[in-house]
Parts: sequence; structure tokens; C-alpha cells
Amino acid sequence: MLGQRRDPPRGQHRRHGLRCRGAGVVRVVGHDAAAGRCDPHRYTGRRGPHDGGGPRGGGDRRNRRAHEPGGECMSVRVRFAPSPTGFLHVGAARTALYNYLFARAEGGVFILRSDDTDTARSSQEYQDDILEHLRWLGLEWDEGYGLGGPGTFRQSDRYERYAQVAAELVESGAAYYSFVTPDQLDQFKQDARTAGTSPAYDGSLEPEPAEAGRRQSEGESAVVRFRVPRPGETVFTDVVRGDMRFEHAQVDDFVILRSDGRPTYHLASTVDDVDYGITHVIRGEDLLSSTPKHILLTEAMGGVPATYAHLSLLMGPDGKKLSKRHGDTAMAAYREAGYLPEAVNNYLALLGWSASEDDDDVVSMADMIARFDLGALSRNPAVFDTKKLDWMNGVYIRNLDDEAFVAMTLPDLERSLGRSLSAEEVERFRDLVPLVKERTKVLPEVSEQVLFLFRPLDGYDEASWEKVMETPEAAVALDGAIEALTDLDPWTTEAIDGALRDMLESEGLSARKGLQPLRVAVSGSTVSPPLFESLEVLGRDETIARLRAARAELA
RNA sequence: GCCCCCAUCGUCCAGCGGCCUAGGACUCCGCCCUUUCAAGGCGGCAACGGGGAUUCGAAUUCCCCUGGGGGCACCA
Repeated sequence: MLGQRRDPPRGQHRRHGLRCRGAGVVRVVGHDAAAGRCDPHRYTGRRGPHDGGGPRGGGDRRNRRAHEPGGECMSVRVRFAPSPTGFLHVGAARTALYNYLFARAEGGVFILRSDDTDTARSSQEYQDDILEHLRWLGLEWDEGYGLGGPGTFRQSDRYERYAQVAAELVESGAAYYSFVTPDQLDQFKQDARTAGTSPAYDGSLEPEPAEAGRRQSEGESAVVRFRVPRPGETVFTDVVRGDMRFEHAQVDDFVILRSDGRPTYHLASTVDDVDYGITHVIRGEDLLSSTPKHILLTEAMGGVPATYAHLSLLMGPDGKKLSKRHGDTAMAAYREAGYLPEAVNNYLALLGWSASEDDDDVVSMADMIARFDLGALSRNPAVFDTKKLDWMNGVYIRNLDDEAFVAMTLPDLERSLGRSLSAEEVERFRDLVPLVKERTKVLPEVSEQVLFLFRPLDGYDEASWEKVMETPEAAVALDGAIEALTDLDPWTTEAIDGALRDMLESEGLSARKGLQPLRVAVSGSTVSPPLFESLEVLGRDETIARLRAARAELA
């Protein structure tokens, strides 16, 4: 019996028959099986007949996906199943996010699985990276890898189970031992190509059953292939793409078990989806054309296919599929570059979904959950453009409270400084936080802005110096400031402000002409946080010293 | 080559037959505010790929073309 699972994950699943039925339907030509679904008004996708979601306005979007309890549906179970063959990248993170949002929106379960059947390319380092960054993003999973409990949710631990399923499929005739050689297959595909026909392998190169049985029992190396019923077709309704139809003539008799006994992705992934009771498979569009294989496999196992939702892919600025050559695609790079997880989530959510009701597109995780609607996701591929991410990160940074901001930026500041800040210095830094915050897009910029306050100047920015120091007003301003500030007491922003403005007036200088030289003298650049506050934090002695040094440089 | 998906400003999204002289966000450009840089305010540039068809009426429906993307492994 195929439906049995020997490694049931935490939380027993109902019998398949009780599950909310997916939209997958296999049919032999001429037979149109009805796709019973527990709620025809949900997840029909935009391509389906309009469900009459009510008049626009009045929050009908919410009503459309409101969950009706008490139905026959078992609760939603989704999974994010990355292969640990690389660091968590932004595209995968978006897939994880949408899975997470859907689970939370439906009161369902979010599962993390490790699809590590590619033993050659998988590594623990990648696996760790994926976990770490999912956690960093706050996409906590309810079941799965790394949480303990029954089941490891790691496919490399379940080879026996997959082999067992494969054996049962062979037993039932749904699959067979295949002896075609790679060369033969190449030739087959080559011929199909020149003939302009479908290159899908149909098993026609296999030996007679009797001979196959003999060779198999003699221990000849063989793979197990799934026998795709031909003619026939698989139709299903994709939640984001609508009704899909794939003729089986286009589908290979695909390998499910390698000659070394290990499963392929199709087998392992499908078995797991059945065993773990996955109700909705939300994944990248690159798997769309593999879906018939998964549905066929599921049904051959006696399972009920999940509902599928295929997300559009992320592209680089050149319109090609996002990859390393487009620059940073690893989540780690964004974390290190000083992006906040909230901003990353928000931005990623926007790539393919109109996540916010507000004009500025800023939306909290809670609101995203409240609004999430699988059927409303865009079908267009989206270009990953960091410009908007930068802006959005600035928004989130500005919204940080001062304490959090200090906590997040202090380590980098101290690292740049090469020493730790005294308690008194931290206080001074804190005083400047409101000013610095609104000038920051990514965290490391903070150090750049305030470093001059905590260490001696290491020279002046050349362009800045030329621009404001090589003017007739510079010396006047510096002399005037030195005089105005030398005996200033108290040394506060207000007092400095007053003293310097008096100086400007008596010297007949505009603020621009008179203050910029001071800024360069003190900070080394024409770009810095507000001057008076900066001077207060710098302290009188250091301020005067820097003004004198610049003045000397002028002479 | 075969199969599949997609097609609104530079980018993301809205638009679900009349409310569209197409809306918002980011970017960019002006102006205002201002001691610099930001932030903020105001304003501007900027799109329905092409062709047919249906309809009184199409960005919205259908077909074709073109363009872009994905898949066609003992990778996932």
C-alpha cells in the first residue's frame, strides 16, 4: 500500500480522502474527472471564472480570501523546500516569504524541508546559511528541519522511504526499470529535434518486459522510470496562473530512482509532499512544467495532489534570470550591507504583489498577512532593482527608535574606530541619533557620518576643501568662529548657534559662505550632520583646535 | 527544435468593458524649506509592443505576430 508513511512528521495528517482536494486532475483523453474542491470560490486563480467577489471597494479583497472555518478542508500546510546547494538567495527568500504569509493568513502550518538529494552539490554550510537567514528575516517555521521532533525533514534521511515507493510503483506497473543508456537517450532527443517532434522519452527504447526482468534480476544497473500514460493529459488549476494543460506526449518517462538507489528530485519532493500532508505547493515558475510529473506521481501513489501556485521568477536589471553575475543575490550580502529584515521582506513582497493599500508601499508584516491573497499575485517576472530597496530601508531606519538604532550601529562604529566608545561617548552619539537616522539608507553609513566626532581628522576631502576653503570668506569665517567660540559658555547647540550667527552678522557673511568652511574644518567634508549639534558633541577644545588647524592650513 | 508562461511609465504595482485626457511607489529633473547632506512639501518627465476581431464602446475579451522568460538531466 502506497499511502503509508514510515516517518510521519509531527502532527498526524488526516487520511488523504479527507483532505481539501487539490485542483490536480489526471485524465485520459475523453474522460473528464470532476475536480472536487472544498471551496470553489477560493484559489481559482484569476483565469478561472470570476467568482463574483462583490463590488469594488468596501474591502472586498479581504472577503474574497476570508477563511471559512468548519468546512471540510484540513488546515493549510505549506512548505519551503530549498536545496542546500547555495546560499539563501533573494528569489528563494521571496518564495519562502509568500509561503510564510500564506500559512499565517490561513492559520496554517509553515514547514521547512531540506531537499538535499543532490549530494554532490549540497553542503552543511549552505544549509546553515539558509536557516540562519530565514530566521533573520523572521520567517519562522512551525515544523521541519532543525526543530527537532519526529522526522528530520531532510530527504537524505529518507532514502529508504523513496526506494520503497519506487518499488511499489514498479510493482503496480506505474513505473519500470529502465535500461536506456545516456547515449541512446541523446540520440532519441536528437532525432526528435530534427524531426520537429516532442523530445519526451516514451520508453520506446526499453527491452521487452521479459528481458528487462531478466537483466534486472541479474543485477544489471538500471534506473526506475515513471510510466507516463499516453495518450493523455494532465490538467490542473494553478492558483496564480489559472487553468493549465499538459499533454503527456510532452512529458518524459522521467527517472524517479537513480541507478545507485537514490531518488531524484521529482520522487523525493512528491513523496514528501504527500507524506507531510502538504496542501499547497507554492514555488517558482521554473517548476511549472514539472508539475504534471508531480501530479501523476502523487496519484499513482494514491495521494491527492496539492493545490499548486507557481510564482513568477525574479530577474536581473538586464531582464535575465537573476543570478550571481547580477551582483549580490545572497541574502547574507544584504544583511551585511546594512539592510533591515523588515525592509527586505517588505520590498520582496512588493515584487509581484500589490502588498500595500497605502500610497507609499510601506506595509508591516502583520498587514501583509491580513491582506495576503495567493490569487492576487502577479504573473509577470519582476526585476530585482535595489533602488527601491534602498529607499525603503531608509524608511525603516527612520522608523527605528533611538535605542534600537544605537544598538544596531554601535558595533560597526566601534569596529571602524578600532576601539570601543566610552559611556560618555555613547551618550554623545545618542544625542546625534535623530539627526543621523534620517541621513541613513544602510546601516554602515552611520559610521561614515559620525566617525569624525570620535577620532582625529585624517585630512580634508579634496573637493570640499577647494570648494569652500579657497574663497576669500574662509579665513574670515574661521577667524570669526575661533573668536566667537573660544570662551563660549555654556557649550550647547543653542549657544553655538547664537554665537555663530552673531559672528556671521558682524562679519557680513551669508550662512552658506560662513558656515561651510567651519564644517570642512571640523568634519573634513562639506557633507556632514548638522553643524551646531556636531560642534556640541565634538566639544569646545577639539572644535577650536580643528578650526585653528584649518586656519593654519589656509595661511 | 518541442512544450509552457508572460506582455501597462526606466523599475515594481493598480486597472477585471464606459469612472482612463491610464493611477500610485521607486528612480530622475525642477521648485520650496534649509548652514551642507538628508528628510519633508509641491510640481514635472515617463507606459497600455504590433495587427486583426468582438462591441455602441477595449489597457481590459478573442486570435495572430513580435518580444521576453521558463522547461525539455541518473540538477533541483
